[in-house]
Amino acid sequence: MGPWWLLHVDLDQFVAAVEVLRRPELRGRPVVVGGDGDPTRARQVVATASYEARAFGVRSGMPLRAAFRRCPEAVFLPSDPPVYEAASARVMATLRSFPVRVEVWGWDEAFVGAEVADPWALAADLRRAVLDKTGLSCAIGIGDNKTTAKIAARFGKPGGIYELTAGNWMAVMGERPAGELWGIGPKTAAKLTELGLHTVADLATADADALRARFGPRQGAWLLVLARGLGDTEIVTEPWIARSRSRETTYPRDLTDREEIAAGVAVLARELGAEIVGAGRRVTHVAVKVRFASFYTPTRVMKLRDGPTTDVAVIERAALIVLEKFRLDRPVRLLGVRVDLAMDD
DNA sequence: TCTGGGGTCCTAGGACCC
DNA sequence: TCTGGGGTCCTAGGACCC
Ligand SMILES: Nc1ccn([C@H]2C[C@H](O)[C@@H](COP(=O)(O)OP(=O)(O)OP(=O)(O)O)O2)c(=O)n1
Ligand SMILES: [Mg+2]
Ligand SMILES: [Mg+2]
Repeated sequence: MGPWWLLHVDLDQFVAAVEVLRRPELRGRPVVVGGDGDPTRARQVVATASYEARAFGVRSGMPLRAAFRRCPEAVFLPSDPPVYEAASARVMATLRSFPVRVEVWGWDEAFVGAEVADPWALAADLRRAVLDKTGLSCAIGIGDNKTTAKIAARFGKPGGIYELTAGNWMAVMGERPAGELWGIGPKTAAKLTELGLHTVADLATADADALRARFGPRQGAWLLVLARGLGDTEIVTEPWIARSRSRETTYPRDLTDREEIAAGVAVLARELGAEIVGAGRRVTHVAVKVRFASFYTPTRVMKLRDGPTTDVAVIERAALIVLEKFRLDRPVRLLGVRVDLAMDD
């Protein structure tokens, strides 16, 4: 036994690695996964790129055509979520086969809590087991809370182990940009810069009142905690219950016809409805999202008046009623439907 | 090179009630 | 009467992450 440690496991180049598993001849080549895999078509982006492709500057979220320009010799593959889901489940099962607490956090990562004397030995064993059982490589961060463990895994990439705790937090992170912290994105980073706060150390020693004035009481306090390398230590092992489910489509060409738009929403609503019924969940709200060609993207939502439903027809009808709230006099590039789910069943 | 799809959580303002 | 707070529900949007 020993103290409690918090580890973060994050798979390397996850969806690209899963593709390489089923096509071993791709190993060592630049691989780009995204959209339908055709890098000449617009309105598609990179889900992930193998490290070989990243060497050419290809990144998640980049338009597929931009990736093609940067790396025409890459192998472009369509995204195949069910296969990634299955691979993810094998990884999580492997982690859970150890005498540890496991909190799944998305497709390709998990927090692991364990009371051990030697967290490095545990991390090495976990890494080895995941590789042996699934063929997938991962990095593991060793920390004293979720903040440190998560960032440690980043330093471990690819395929390594790194330890970040209160002992080395400031030495390692102090001079790095505050935007590298998990939860600080571009907008928050820009606001911090306006306050003259550039590094993690700047933020960690910032005036609490100034932060609260700029960010509000909650976020202001949280930013300080984050920059000091503090964070949650609780591992929730219970399976995650989804709060919502959504389906959206960017069309290859804009829709302009009202009937066509309504038909698109109906299709999405029915697909979603079928999945919900399959999952045995009840729907409380139905939301519709419309992205116009300008990229203006309003959302409208309706709480179901007659209470939670499992009726696909009710969901579809609600989506079409919500669609009425939009002025559809401009070209539409994306339609989406989201359902919020009852949390008490 | 114009900008995917699937999620979560937080905030703010108006309605409505006391 | 010309003036209050507070609480809760509801919707819209922002921000972030994988
Ligand atoms: N904008 C993004 C980011 C990620 N993903 C998907 C594809 C990734 O493979 C997976 C995991 O995300 P990570 O951030 O963990 O990235 P990778 O696992 O691909 O690479 P890394 O080795 O850096 O973790 O999530 C996505 O579809 N779109
Ligand atoms: Mg990963
Ligand atoms: Mg990840």
